[in-house]
Amino acid sequence: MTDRPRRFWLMKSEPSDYSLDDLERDGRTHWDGVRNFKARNLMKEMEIGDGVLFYHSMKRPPGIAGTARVCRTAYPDFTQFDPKAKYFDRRVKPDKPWWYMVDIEFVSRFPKEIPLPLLRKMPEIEGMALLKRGQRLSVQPVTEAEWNFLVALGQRGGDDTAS
DNA sequence: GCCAACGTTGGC
DNA sequence: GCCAACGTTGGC
Repeated sequence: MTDRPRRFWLMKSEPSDYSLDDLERDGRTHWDGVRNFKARNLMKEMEIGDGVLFYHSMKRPPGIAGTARVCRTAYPDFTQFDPKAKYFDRRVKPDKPWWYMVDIEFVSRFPKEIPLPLLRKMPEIEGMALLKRGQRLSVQPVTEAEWNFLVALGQRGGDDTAS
């Protein structure tokens, strides 16, 4: 048993909807509401222990707030069946779910969020999916090199001049 | 199967 | 609020 994650991901959330602070308070949560096939397929690849960069979108500036860990592999997102739920999907038959979610648990909050404009200046993560033009996926794969760099950067408070 | 129209995402 | 990029829908 190692605490070293095997694979790495980035997951976006609007903090007004669900923030890293909320996750820290709750300890863990189910990641419901993903309604994009690519993002769903990526979640189905996740394994327990995988590392997650928690990204706050739709704020100024957006940024990476901290890290989480996958603690339950993909299972049907129950909100797709609930007519009163925000993410209800009328096309889905009860016996054939379309949408899945995973559970994640809180791991760490960076002293300061790493803002998107700073990420764009970092040659180490050039080519990162998040920085690609028109990138909208709410779940993205992250390489091990990107993970290592960003976690180290985040832990020292986004200070890109430190050694 | 093509593709125009429409809806959503999400940075700015 | 604007708008670019992308995904989805639906007519044909």
